[in-house]
Amino acid sequence: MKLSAMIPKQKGDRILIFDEEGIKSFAIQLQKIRIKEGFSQSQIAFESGLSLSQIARIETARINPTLSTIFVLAWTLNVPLPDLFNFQLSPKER
Amino acid sequence: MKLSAMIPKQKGDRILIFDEEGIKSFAIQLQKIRIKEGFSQSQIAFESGLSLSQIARIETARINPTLSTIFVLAWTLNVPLPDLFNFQLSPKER
DNA sequence: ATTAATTATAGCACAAATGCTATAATTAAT
DNA sequence: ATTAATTATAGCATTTGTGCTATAATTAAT
Repeated sequence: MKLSAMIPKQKGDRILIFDEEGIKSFAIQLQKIRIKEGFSQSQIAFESGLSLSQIARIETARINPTLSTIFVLAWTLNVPLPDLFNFQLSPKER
Repeated sequence: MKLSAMIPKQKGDRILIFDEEGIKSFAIQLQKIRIKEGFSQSQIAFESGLSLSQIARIETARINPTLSTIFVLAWTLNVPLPDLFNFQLSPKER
């Protein structure tokens, strides 16, 4: 797996190892759709059952969400699953 | 979040908590595409850098893979990301 | 039927996702 | 400018994803 280390900028930050670009693109896409559908993060949290902190962590690309979380997000946002992946990655990654 | 507990059938099995149906659908879709593209699990493992056991665990729906793993799979299989999500879930879930 | 290849399991170690709770920072309303 | 709402951080506990290695089970070749 092509892993990028997310080196901590501040002392105390965790070291996260995952694909930065994809996670970032997903974060942006999610936020875009959430806003378009007129939801606040809290609303998503409430309706999905996910925690508010988790929503924020995903939108700020701090974590690498799991498939089931992604399912729940699509369901809550009322969008088809593939919509959340409707973005381009750099050729190297795809 | 609509969570289904995967109750251990055999003594010693882990208890996994995630959305069974989605994970299962994804597993099937992944295998379908892998076969169609003419890959063995080992080839995917080798070319993706993911472990062979991980590929098997995903295809047998034993785990709830992360987004970065899904990215790597799409990239390795040479399919657009949304293709991996081209399946229908039950109305209750979507 | 044997053998080889492929797929599935298993257990361990470690990193990371998630919920929870609280708080800070930012943005929007008034 | 204050206040309210929203979003971002943080730390902790728990569960789980992932790699690794080995082995079993299944399937394909010969």
